[in-house]
Amino acid sequence: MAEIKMATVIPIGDSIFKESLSYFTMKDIEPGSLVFVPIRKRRIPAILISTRSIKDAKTEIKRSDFELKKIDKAGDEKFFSKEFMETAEEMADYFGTNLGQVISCYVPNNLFKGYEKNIQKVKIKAKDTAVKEIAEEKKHIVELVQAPIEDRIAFYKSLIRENFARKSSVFLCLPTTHEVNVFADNLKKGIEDYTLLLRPEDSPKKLVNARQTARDKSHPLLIIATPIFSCFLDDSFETVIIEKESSNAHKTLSRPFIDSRLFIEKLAKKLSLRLILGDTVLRLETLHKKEIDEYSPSLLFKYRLISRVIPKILDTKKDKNNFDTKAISEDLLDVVRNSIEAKKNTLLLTTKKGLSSATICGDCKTIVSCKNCGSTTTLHRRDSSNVFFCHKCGTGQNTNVLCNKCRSWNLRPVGFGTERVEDELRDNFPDANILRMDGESVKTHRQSKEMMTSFEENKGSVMIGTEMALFYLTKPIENIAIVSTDSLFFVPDFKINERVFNFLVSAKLMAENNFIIQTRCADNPIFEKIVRGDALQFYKEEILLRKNFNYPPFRLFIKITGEGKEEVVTKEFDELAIFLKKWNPEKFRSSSNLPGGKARMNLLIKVNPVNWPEKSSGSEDPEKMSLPEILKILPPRFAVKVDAESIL
DNA sequence: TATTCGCATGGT
DNA sequence: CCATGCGAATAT
Repeated sequence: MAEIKMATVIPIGDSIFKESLSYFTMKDIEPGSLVFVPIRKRRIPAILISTRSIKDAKTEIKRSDFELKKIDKAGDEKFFSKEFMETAEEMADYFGTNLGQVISCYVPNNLFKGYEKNIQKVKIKAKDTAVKEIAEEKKHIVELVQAPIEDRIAFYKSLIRENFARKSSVFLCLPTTHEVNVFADNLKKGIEDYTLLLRPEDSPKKLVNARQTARDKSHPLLIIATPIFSCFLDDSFETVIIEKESSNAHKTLSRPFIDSRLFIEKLAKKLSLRLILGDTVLRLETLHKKEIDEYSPSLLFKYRLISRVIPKILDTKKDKNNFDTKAISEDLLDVVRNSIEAKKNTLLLTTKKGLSSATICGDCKTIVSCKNCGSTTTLHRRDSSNVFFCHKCGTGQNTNVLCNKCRSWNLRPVGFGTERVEDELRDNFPDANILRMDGESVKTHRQSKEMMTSFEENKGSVMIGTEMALFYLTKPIENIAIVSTDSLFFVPDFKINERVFNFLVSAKLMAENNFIIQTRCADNPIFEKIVRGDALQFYKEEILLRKNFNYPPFRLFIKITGEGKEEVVTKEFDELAIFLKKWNPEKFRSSSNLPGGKARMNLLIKVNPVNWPEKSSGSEDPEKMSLPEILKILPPRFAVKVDAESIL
């Protein structure tokens, strides 16, 4: 007769705030198995860590004030590799969160759902010996690819071919589903049968099958996926590519705040895989690691990003049109008119959807922010009236608001959104073929693709779009114009120069005949660097600034934020600051006000990234605990961001 | 986070 | 007496 055993499991989910829980079971379950356990009303996937006889745990059970629940379902498969679990543990330390939350970011929910349905049926095969042989000669190395998108795609094509010839698989990781689709369209030709396209929204059945295929490996595979599929990585791969390396989407925007680039790099190292980081312009941190010889350049690494055209900077301060009321200057209108007549295409880019990208108080220069979450709101057309709409949390706000800070009525738009530019274009060119591509006008990959094809095929068209339109551009366009980037310069973020540089250089490289930047800040030195496309010069100057100001990558920023009633959070953060005094936290209140008289408080800690994460003390005594240990046990009302981008 | 607990309020 | 609502506590 089977004996009753007590099991310790790690529950997996982003709303799990406990490192491990105990359950009982009658079955013999191997450590590492995937199980499903009841938590309150829900059933949650979990990894079984250990079991012990109920006799050994008897006194402990008696003493505890809760009743053990039973494990619902269990598989007998070792679900995650040793390397995956170790990486997740290191990440949890690094970002000050718990293991279950980290794991949930690198396994799609639908894969768990698929296993839950038929957990007993699914078995893994023993690993092929042929694969083992290759494993011997594999070596971990980080190589950088920095070049225009067409060149990168060509490079990856031959890289995939070489890997396939050596019977090894390639994992291509892209930050968003959009980009997965676009890269797949360009890479899978001829190898459709050996390409796996994976997206988080794919069905449970498809994902279970995909995992089986990936583990069988009767033929080398190309997997194109978002970071959540990192659990598919194992040692039968030879190469991992992280593409769009500089994209912010590699960071999660909700809890747990972690970074997939770091996870994949750590995992690739443990699995001895070749890691390639690719983008038009890589992140400053990444280039810095190249300069200190931690990363090496690949055969496709360019510091001079030379375009087909010489960019023109249009100073809209000098334009005949009033720059406060018109998005498109007279000069740019001329370019569009000529290009329509000459049957050439034009792409106009702005940084935000909606009517204007931000609204600023004319008196005190404060930006109108969302009542709910405090981020910048944009003006949108809603039927006949307009609303301030927050793209982050989706809250709408009436337009007859006063400035948050000085109560002034003098609110003025900064920058121009896609809808606004579209309106102006239609007024000026009523007969032209005008398309708008942003997150609102196109919802699916098919729609986006169709719109881009229709644009490319109908010569003399004008497209107005956000950064999203750039994702879908893999072939050059005759004319590209940046309607406005100026609102970006109001973003108080130390990475803003880098973001502007990356965006503008990427756009510039896609232009065939004309590349035009409209700006009111034409004297900003960044434009000169964009004109020259000299990423090395940009890097050198920017890294010097970062060094002088003690910014990343020279320091790692750890930010703890909390919201609540002014007096309550203030008191809470006073106490927290004293508790963390060893790490010299800077305490400050966010300037924007939240609804209901609530406020946001922050603590900023700067640490040396070389010694991060600090070694665990293993102590229960709060006086002796390391910072990661403290961050992990902080109650969930404190949001912890390690490697914070914004310090406001 | 999502759920439950516990206490205050208010109606019958 | 129970139903409701809200803030605080906590998941086995």
